[in-house]
Amino acid sequence: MAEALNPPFDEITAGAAAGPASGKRYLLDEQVGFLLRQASQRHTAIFAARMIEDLTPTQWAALARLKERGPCSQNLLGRLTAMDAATIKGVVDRLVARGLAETRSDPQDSRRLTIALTRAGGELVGRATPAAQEITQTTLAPLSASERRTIVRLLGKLK
Amino acid sequence: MAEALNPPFDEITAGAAAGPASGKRYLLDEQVGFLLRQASQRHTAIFAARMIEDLTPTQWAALARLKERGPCSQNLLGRLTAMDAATIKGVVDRLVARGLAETRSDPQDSRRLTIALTRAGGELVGRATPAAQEITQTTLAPLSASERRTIVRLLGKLK
DNA sequence: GCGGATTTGTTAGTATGCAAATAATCTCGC
DNA sequence: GCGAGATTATTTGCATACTAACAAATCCGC
Repeated sequence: MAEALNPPFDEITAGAAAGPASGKRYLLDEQVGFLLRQASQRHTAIFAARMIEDLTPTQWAALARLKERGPCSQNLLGRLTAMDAATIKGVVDRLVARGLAETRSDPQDSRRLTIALTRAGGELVGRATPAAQEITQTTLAPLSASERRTIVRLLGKLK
Repeated sequence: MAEALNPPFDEITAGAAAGPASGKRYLLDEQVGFLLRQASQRHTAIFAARMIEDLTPTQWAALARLKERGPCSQNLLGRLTAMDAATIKGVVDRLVARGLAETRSDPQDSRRLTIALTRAGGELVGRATPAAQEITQTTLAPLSASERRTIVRLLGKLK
């Protein structure tokens, strides 16, 4: 391993920049943002491996929310699934292209596009739910039951 | 709010699909993947608002790691910052274009591209570190000191 | 030293995710 | 009823992230 030849070459510089005198040390591996990105990546990989019909996490979120809540406007669906207007549009377009959702214009407000599950979409939610539960369990597998409850609670505060 | 007119229309269907008889309920808002995505989004927004010089989270991770570890090959830098080969290439390309990093070929292994901070890159790491610390603190602001330690520990197990 | 397996880097394609700009429509104060 | 401001949807551009396929170079068993 040639990389092992490179020592942490500026311990001195780093020490001077973030040593005891200037405040706290900065270690990338302890930063919550870096850890969040890695945990999300691992979840995404588990999701891709186990979800049926090549649904992506955002597509599944939109389908699950539509099943929970019934039809709603495109932008509201975005807010309910933590996607901005540009992102939810792409997700809805792909769901419509696959025949899982359909759009109709709102007679009360012609700016609005109402999104609803099709029959195929509703049935897919039923078939995919066990996979989604398994994905959650696999993602949390490294944690004990009480740690699982704790991280869900703490992530809920961070959202 | 026209959307409020839509009740959770298929409580019965959902109840039949995931009710007490079939196992657990599935509520999107309790799924760790959905919560991770939202926490990451919040962190990304805080990062974009507070980091200097328009550094992105991945660019900062690469710079911070190069400062910690010294020069290394492009693919190894990717592994050390949780990016695959395709992603780290784009990040390194943008750092090189901005004069923050430079590449040279490895005489021992001509496949390898060694990535190193430039002087400007090293100085930028020093200037940006206080912002990075502030970003971490702001992201964790909704949590108590002990909750902060807990979530960092639990996320470390999930990565 | 030869050849298969591995590693390294690149490219192309798909899907998020956000910002900013635009256009159409609606709401509300007056 | 009218006009300012807000909301809804769309489009474009940039930056992540991943997969898959590929070429070049190295390593390692024999």
